[in-house]
Amino acid sequence: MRLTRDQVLARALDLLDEVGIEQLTMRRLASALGVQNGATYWHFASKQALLEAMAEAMLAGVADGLDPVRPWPERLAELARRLRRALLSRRDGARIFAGTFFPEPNALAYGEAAIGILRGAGLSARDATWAVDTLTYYVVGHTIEEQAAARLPDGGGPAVARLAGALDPGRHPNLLAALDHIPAPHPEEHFAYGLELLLAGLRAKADGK
Amino acid sequence: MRLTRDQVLARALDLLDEVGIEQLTMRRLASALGVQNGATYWHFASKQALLEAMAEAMLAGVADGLDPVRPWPERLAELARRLRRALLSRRDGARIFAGTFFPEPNALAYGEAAIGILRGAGLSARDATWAVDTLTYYVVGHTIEEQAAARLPDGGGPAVARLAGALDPGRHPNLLAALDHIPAPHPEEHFAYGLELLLAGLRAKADGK
DNA sequence: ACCTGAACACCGTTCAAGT
DNA sequence: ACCTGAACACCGTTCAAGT
Repeated sequence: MRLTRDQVLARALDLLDEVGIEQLTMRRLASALGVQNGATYWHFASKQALLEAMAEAMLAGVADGLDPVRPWPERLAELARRLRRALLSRRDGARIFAGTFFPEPNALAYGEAAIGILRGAGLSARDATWAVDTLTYYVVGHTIEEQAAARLPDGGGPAVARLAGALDPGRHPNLLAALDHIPAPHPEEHFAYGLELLLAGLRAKADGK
Repeated sequence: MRLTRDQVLARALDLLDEVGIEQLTMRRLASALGVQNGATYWHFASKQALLEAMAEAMLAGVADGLDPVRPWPERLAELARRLRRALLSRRDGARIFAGTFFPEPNALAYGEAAIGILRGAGLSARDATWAVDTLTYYVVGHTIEEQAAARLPDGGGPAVARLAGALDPGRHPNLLAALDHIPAPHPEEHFAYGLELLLAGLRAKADGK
């Protein structure tokens, strides 16, 4: 039976979970589909086009059914948590998302909802847009690190040991004090902390106008 | 004359400026140095090791001589601006930095200074560490986008047009209102806005304790 | 319409052998 | 100590030709 675009996309997402972004090649995908190298290029013009479609697929429903009666900071926090969860739904999902640019429906729905929430809170179109950019950099940056840390050998122990070994008590007292708080073991709390920081800043902006 | 490690590194940074991260290959670097493919591997164990050294080189002096008498929000803002400038100093500098993990001296000095400033403001070691993570995700995320936007054809006009074409006035009223505020033309203001947002959040945290 | 087969123009990395 | 020459094991992409 012939392939469909959706079958190629679904296989690509499963292959991503299996092997990660680094090993996700058009040749391995073709092999997983049982076709020759060139075959996938009939369904997607390029690897980049496939990656865009994968990112878009991960974002399905990210902005759907946000409760309109809750206060705006809660709605925005919910949207940020949903974006994080969408990116976490696939291995290296955050890196896939970060590498795409094209305005697809689900990505647009996220931006539309986020900007709408902040304009509703009283921010200008400019401030709302730039604040959403800030929030999105945070969610994506955090989630990239989170997914990278989750793949570190032995729960990140060797990496922390390497960092500890590079520290000099005289030069790096603050980093030494911070060693207990390396994010890897507490991604949920770590994410919530930065999100709350941004919301505190936004509340100050919204109240000040 | 034989190559030194520093010569390889300097050539790699210049080649990065010339061709960008996508075209920066070990083969082109060897060719630019007038040696065979394998030669650079005597000086750097892998491409990744070279990229780490490049990131570290860009961060030279990033935390030096911060005025200790200025208020902590100004010191932290200054440090964030310096990190951005360091990443902007080379084409795709932010992407190079984002791809590295090893604790080298200049990167450590940045983290040490940033955490120190926030602990001095009264934050716990945990809060200071996580807040610096948030700030750093922001600076890096912003600068990656900024450098990508700067390389877009025709000042990003076609990309904005493509976005505009994907918008539906009924579905995307807020994105339409936001179209005038696409970051590309105003990176300085855009960066300052998000930075101020984070500082407002941090002031609230610092005052609240 | 959809895929094969084969090629093109590359990659990072390794390593025996040279100097 | 430092580099050459050559190979190994891959890449993304294209496209005439098949069905």
